[in-house]
Order: sequence, then C-alpha cells, then structure tokens
Amino acid sequence: MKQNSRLWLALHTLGHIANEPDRMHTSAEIADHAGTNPVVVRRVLGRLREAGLLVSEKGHAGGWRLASAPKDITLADIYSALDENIVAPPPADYARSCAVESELHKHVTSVLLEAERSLVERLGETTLAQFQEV
Amino acid sequence: MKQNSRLWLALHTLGHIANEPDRMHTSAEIADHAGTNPVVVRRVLGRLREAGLLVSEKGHAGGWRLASAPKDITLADIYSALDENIVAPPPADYARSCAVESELHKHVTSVLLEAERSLVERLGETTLAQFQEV
DNA sequence: AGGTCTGTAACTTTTGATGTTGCGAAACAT
DNA sequence: ATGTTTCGCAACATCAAAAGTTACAGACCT
Repeated sequence: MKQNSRLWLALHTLGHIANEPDRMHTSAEIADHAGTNPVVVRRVLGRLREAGLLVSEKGHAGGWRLASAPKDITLADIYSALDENIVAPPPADYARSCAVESELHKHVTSVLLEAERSLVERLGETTLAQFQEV
Repeated sequence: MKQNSRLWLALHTLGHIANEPDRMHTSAEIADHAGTNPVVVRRVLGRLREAGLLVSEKGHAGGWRLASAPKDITLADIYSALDENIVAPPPADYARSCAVESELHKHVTSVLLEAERSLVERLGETTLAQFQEV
C-alpha cells in the first residue's frame, strides 16, 4: 500500500461493509480486497471499533460488521476516529524565542485548526448510506 | 528539527526577514537561528524564491531579502509556494474496482480540496506586515 | 478437541524528510 | 588576479513514521 492511507483504507472498507451489512467480513478478506495485510486492516478497523463504529467478533463465524446503520455513520465519524490531524503538528522547538514569530505561529495554527473544524463539519453532512448501491 | 516543518521554517524565517527588510540575511545566520542547517534553509527558501517572494544574492554581502514589501506578501503566498498539500494524496491504487468506493473517493477528495481552498483563502487575508514589530 | 477468527506484541522493510559534506559558480574586496 | 563570502546543487547519511510481517495467545463455534 502506501503511506498515510489509513483514511482511504477505512473509507474503502466501510463502503464495502455498508453494502453487505448483514454478514461478517473477516480481516483477511478485507485485506485481500484492499491489497494489504490482515494485521494492518485490524489496526485500522480497531480504531473504528474503539470509536464505536464497528463491532468485531472472534471465533468461527467472526469478523467485522457495522455497529449501526449506514445512515447513522457520517464521514466525519470515520475521519475523527482515526484522528488524522490534517493540521501539521507544530514542531514545538519554534514556540520559544521572539514574540514576533510566536504571534505568527499562533495565528497560523488557529487558521489551520479552523480549516480542520470546517472540514469535519463538511464530512459530517454525508453518511455511508449515500454510497450504498440501490 | 522535525518533520514536515518546512512551512514553519518558512514562516519563522520570513517573519524575521520582514522585521529587518533592509539588510541581507545569510542562510548560515538563519539556520543558526532556526536550529537547523544552512542547506536545509536554502532548500526551503529556494522554493520561496521560485515563487517570487524572496530574492537571493551571491557573493560577499549576499544572502536573502524579501522581493516585495511585507504588506504584499500573504501567508497564502508562503503556503502555496511550498505546495504543502494538506489534502492527503489519494493512494492511486484505490481508484480501481467498485463504483461504490470510486464515488466515495471522489466525494471525499472534493471535500478535502474544498477545505484546502478555504484554508488558502483564509491565509490570504493576512500579510507579513501584520507581524512586524512597531 | 480442532479449526477459525480477532488482539497484540515484537520485528523488519519501506519511504519521505532532514541533516551533512563537498564542490562549483558568482559576486565582491583587496 | 587572488582570496573570501555566499548561494546552488548533487550525492550521500541519518532519522522517524508508516506499513508490512511473523508469531502466538485468547475467544468462539461446531
């Protein structure tokens, strides 16, 4: 796969699961479909489970399924569950020194945070149901 | 330094140069101040020069200075010059296959792009002049 | 009991960014 | 003209985060 693709893997996978909500999907099956590794899948889906979006079951007929209906899962839920901070993390070292750049830093950070907030808001307007096949 | 800190290094540096617009600033001096390496500084500032924000001069009293007045340089100019795409680059591999996730992919990408557009718009409202000391 | 899953903990590999060294080219001072 | 300063650039070395891998314990079903 590639780097920083957790979000895409998550979307990809949830899209599929939402289309067949009634059966369990194993990590092996998903990994196969996504061209990656079962463990990687479990890592990513694990976060979604922690966020209450998915349910996993062990054992024979185990696997993964949605924790709620596709119409109740927004893209913002998915994005947030992965805490991908689009906002470039401020490199700490820069906080020190001159008041000037401290101001600059604060200003830019707040703009970035606001951009992220508006992004999440937008993602919240769309649910998985909108991508289900008819 | 740290990772993905080009934006911060650029802001930091331009902030300083904007406060002393009349003299040349050498990469060694900047690197020293930013706790990094002259070559790294030149790499980042080189992009800003390509974008027409800075001018560099070789030789004895050489170094870097702003190409225009602080009030004519917006944070968006800086951001754009570095083409930091905050939008996570879509991992290509996913474009294939099922129409469902292709739709999902397109939708999410467009939301991300819009978020970035609005971010740049916001950054465009602020100029370097606003961070100059009085 | 035996087979099928997830859950996790290591560890290795890969990738992108940063840091480093070295040297050529340009500008200037003497 | 010669030497010094400084950028420009290329070729590495180093580092950190992400992804991939292996291995095995725990849970569940038949």
